[in-house]
Amino acid sequence: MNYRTHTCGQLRREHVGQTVFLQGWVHRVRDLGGVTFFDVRDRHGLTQVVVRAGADGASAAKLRPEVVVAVHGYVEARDASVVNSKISTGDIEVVATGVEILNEAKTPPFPINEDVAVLEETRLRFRYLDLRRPALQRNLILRHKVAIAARRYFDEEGFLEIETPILTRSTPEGARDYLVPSRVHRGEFFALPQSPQIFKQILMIAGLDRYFQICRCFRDEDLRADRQPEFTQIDVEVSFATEELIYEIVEGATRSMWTAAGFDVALPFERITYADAMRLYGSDKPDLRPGMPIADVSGLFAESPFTVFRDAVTSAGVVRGFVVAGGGKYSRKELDDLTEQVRQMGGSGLIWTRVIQGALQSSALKAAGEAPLRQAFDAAGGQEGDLLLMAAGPSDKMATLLGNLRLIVARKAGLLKPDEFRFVWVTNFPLFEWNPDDARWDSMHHPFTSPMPDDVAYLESEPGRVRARAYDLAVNGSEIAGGSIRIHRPDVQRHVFRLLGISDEQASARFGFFLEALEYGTPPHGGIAFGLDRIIAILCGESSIREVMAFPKTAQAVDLMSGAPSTVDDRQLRDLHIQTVASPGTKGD
RNA sequence: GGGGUCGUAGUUCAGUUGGUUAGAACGCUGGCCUGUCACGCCAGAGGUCGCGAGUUCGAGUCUCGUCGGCCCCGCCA
Repeated sequence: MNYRTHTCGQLRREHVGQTVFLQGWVHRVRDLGGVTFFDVRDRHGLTQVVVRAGADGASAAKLRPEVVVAVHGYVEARDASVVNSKISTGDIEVVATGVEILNEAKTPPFPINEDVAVLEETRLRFRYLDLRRPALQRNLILRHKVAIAARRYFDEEGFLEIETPILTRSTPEGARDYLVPSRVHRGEFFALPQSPQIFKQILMIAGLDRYFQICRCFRDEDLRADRQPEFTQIDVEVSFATEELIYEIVEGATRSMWTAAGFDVALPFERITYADAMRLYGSDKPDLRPGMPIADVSGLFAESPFTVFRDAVTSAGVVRGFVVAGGGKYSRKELDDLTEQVRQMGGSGLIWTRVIQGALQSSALKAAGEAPLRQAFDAAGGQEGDLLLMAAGPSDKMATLLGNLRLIVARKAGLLKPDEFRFVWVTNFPLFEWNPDDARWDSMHHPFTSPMPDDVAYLESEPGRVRARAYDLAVNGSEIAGGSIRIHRPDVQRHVFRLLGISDEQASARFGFFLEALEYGTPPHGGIAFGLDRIIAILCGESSIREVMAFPKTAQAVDLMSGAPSTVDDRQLRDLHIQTVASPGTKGD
């Protein structure tokens, strides 16, 4: 035998009597003197090995955690009194006839053989050891299963997986590009793709019909728990598509991924317009699990003696709030804490109102009077024992503020169950959003998004009124996919470029090849891209995508294991015609 | 770029108003132990309190700066 006969999670009672050869890492050693037990571990599980006096090979003394061993032996049934029901191989043990140390191991900087919390900095520096622990292995295994399920689904639906370039052309819109200097062309640069957007549209022009790709994308922006500089999308594009066709395809793909992770998904998904999502939930990726829609009660306070509310309404702002079921029992301290959080989010304050045994209590009872507060409480759907939380100010600001407060309260109340999935399509996004810094309109999605046919008339007169044929898929407050029906007519595309402040000359310079391609018979098409890292994090119950990536970077975009990024030889810089202006370790300006 | 938070033994943590030689558990090293499975028992080693200034008779503790991890805002078509 020169390779292992079984994995460490494989042996059962039925193997009793067989001669086996296992290899793996020493998990834990129990040296009783005359007999030594140890567990040998690989990613499949643990198997107990018994080393009795007289076994060949390494002495028990050399067995330490994380040493790599090869075990020759035979499978023996465990006596009923010593069965270990905690491990899958607990009915048996392997009696060693020989144990060979294949490789020594230093004492690890943190325990591999128990699930203890370790500083993330240490985990990232020794990522290979962290990855040896079951928690990350579970996540990566699930990631593999979900990715395979997605591939199988798209294959069965007639999609072709086609690779697109990593070395591409920089386009100034959107996120900052990662640049790669060209050695051959002095002073010129490739950009790493923020997404394969233009390439996949060109594949539609080419007649490939249905494309998908599990692809890496790169954006040089600041990091978050759910944002890394390189991340993975499941990129999809469909010719002759309508919104309904995309929804159908995406819902099927989503179900196949959730099923691979062991969850059921009911189809079709709910839908909400962007305007309603912002109004009712204060978010363009609403978490529908807790209910608690936000109500607008501005009309009740237009002439209120309570100046905070009245002033908000008369200056084109709003008074909005939501009901916390059973929140009437919140203590004064809890209410003060919530008010403080509202202030930290930039709100002027928080007004609470509750009804206890029919009596209305409110922090604005004297200032606003009981009648309008009672009307507001009823209008928001409050019942006996409930709590109404209200804030006043500009509409946009109140939407996001109350949206965030709603999630804080919902989390506090335990209403965000991690294994309850509420999918929702967010539709009817605006095509443009006003950019006050540059005093112009920007694409909300991207400049290739088609306007709604009914709104084309407003492209010139009221760009802010034009809705896009764009859609996002959200689940539990996370955006997990986003896409659109694209512009397939070159004249419309040029028109949109012009509205975005991109002249025909600039458009030709940057996107000339694409505009030209559009003129050679472009089918109507549309698509979407899933954020695979976020999906896996949700399915694993992890709050950061770092926990579902093998080698993530820190918030400062550094790989603590490899030390990237790093300085390079002068020779390399010379080849690339690059001169640096800041010395290593100093911050540029 | 801004705000918050954390940094003490290999790991997880404790450390009083600023006061003697900085502790615990686990891990590690040595010894004992023939049915353990978080084995047990005995003994031992292990610290630039992130780093640098400052205040003070005296700093893990207070101040300032700095480095790093994490979270958030900006940013992310």
